[in-house]
Amino acid sequence: MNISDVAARSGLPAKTIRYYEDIGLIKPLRDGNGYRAFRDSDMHKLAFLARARALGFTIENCRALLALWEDKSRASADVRAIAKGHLAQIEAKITDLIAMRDTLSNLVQCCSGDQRPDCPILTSLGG
Amino acid sequence: MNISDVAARSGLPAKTIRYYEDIGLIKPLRDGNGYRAFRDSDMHKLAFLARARALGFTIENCRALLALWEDKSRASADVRAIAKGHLAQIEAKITDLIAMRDTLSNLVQCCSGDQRPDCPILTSLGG
DNA sequence: CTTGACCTTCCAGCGATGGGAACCCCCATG
DNA sequence: CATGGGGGTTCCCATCGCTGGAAGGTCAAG
Repeated sequence: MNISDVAARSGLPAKTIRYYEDIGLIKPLRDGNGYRAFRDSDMHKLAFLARARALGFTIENCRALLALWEDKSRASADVRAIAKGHLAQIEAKITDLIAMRDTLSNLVQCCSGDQRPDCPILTSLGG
Repeated sequence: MNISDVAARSGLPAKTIRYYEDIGLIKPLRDGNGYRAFRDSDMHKLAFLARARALGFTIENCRALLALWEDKSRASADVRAIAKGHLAQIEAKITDLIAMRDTLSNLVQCCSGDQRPDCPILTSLGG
């Protein structure tokens, strides 16, 4: 399999796949012409990575999860710890964003949004 | 006022304030010794920027908002349009994060988190 | 033989800072 | 007057996870 094949199958851009090799997440073989030759196992790792990234795991978390995935004698507690940590970060971010959204939607509602200069949004930002 | 004064008053790190000058958001004067000399108007702009950034506005949005803030003949519609656009982005991000959180918290709940290797989190990521 | 679609490497940039080096300036103390 | 410490300055590099583009090698079809 060439890179465009795994790109199409994994949904990851070729650039991203090369980057993942750069940082050591995958180690595809090489053909005589220098082209990357992806095995099924590489493809599966990429699919794994795509799903983990879609859940917002950082690359370093993905690296750890991938290692645990490969390790048949892992403890599920280790996986769960990573996921719980990430979940906590997501929840913190949601909390922040909701606070922003509430403030902002209030301001947007208060603003008449016409040709006049009076604007509660600017007033609020101005202090 | 020196930079550490405005940093303390605005809550922004000195580094950030220098950066804001670099990108043209503020234009403090200079003392004879090369030190930045912040006027009250600079301080007010920085406070404005700190609040806008805290609401998640991008720097470019901040630049636009600041210009509108300074323009006494602005139309509040312009301000509102920026805020509404940003609000939409925040809401989109919240939606994404909530989807992640739901999936992830499900997985975390399903995982026993003990010394055994069986792990629904990895199973799910593996496809 | 040429064309065009692949593939390769390498370098640069995004956004919004943060860290740190190397250096200058000012004030207080011994 | 020297010295020390706590300001300030510029400059460059690193972050995170890619993404774009240039310059060039390879391959299959017409």
